[in-house]
Amino acid sequence: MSKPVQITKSLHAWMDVFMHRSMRGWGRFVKTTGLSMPQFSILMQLHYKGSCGMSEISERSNVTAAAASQLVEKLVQSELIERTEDPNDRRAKQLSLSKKGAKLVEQGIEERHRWMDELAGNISAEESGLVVEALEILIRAAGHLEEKK
Amino acid sequence: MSKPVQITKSLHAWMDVFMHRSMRGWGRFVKTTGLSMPQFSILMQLHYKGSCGMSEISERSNVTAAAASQLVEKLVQSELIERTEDPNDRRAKQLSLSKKGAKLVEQGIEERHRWMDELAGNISAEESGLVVEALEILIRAAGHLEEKK
DNA sequence: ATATAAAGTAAAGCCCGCTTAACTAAAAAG
DNA sequence: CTTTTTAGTTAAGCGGGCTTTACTTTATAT
Repeated sequence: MSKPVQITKSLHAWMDVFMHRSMRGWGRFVKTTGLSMPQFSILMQLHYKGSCGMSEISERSNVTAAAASQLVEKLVQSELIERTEDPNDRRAKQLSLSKKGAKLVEQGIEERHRWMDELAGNISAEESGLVVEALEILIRAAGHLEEKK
Repeated sequence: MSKPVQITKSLHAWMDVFMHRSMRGWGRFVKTTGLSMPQFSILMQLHYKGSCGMSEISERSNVTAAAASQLVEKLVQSELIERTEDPNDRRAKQLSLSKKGAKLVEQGIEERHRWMDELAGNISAEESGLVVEALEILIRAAGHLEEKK
């Protein structure tokens, strides 16, 4: 089999295995938090992209400003998000994770990593060097894709 | 850095990149189909696990029989699923993907693979052999995990 | 100074997923 | 043959996400 086909096949196979497993685990975890997916997504957004205003939230979540406002309201009620007035623009709000919110996100990320840890346990010491190298290549390749956009 | 730590870190980093990207793409795709997540999940289930009855659907989806029945009803109305009587047990129904449903699932899988294809384009020929090897190791390791359960 | 635009909120209403409860029909058990 | 269990459906009702419309408040442009 030619190289380009081979790597494509391998990546596809990995994708199938990975998605199947990770999606289910993720959904299960989010359910345990008592939050809905859209709500938890906002927490994740704040974690990865940092504090921001309502407008960014609504854009990134692909919903209207009204919808974002409602979702955020619930998260503020639950004390997972802190909503303060922007001193430079009194119309705007600054949203950020509270300590409680940050903790929950941290738990989510750990949950996502748990399966990877189990996986690592099934990889021999000899293999692991190779896998580490390959993952670094993949991560770098993914980074290049993002840049192009 | 010791090997066990190193591979764990690499797997975590890859997980983060992968999840971020794949989840968003998936949600976006499902939206274009006009179906809800739970509905599309049932189609995926039928694709991966094959034809089955209502009870299996409701168990795997973690919802009551009533909920499963309603979801399936919509998919039957949309002609994505065929629902026939089980000849051996006239209480039971046999659910299977219609041609239309199978096509939609196929599109979904292609969509999931598309990013992998782009990724492959950013990996040099020299690197690709290594990546293929590593992915095979990972897929095998994942398989071993499933067996244990 | 006035008009316009922007950031966010409130309310009404829709659709959807989900549950419980009540029901039908067929199979299995006694 | 009757009783009980199993497979699935139907209907009522709750809660959530989302949209549209209308509104308030603050900033910006003319």
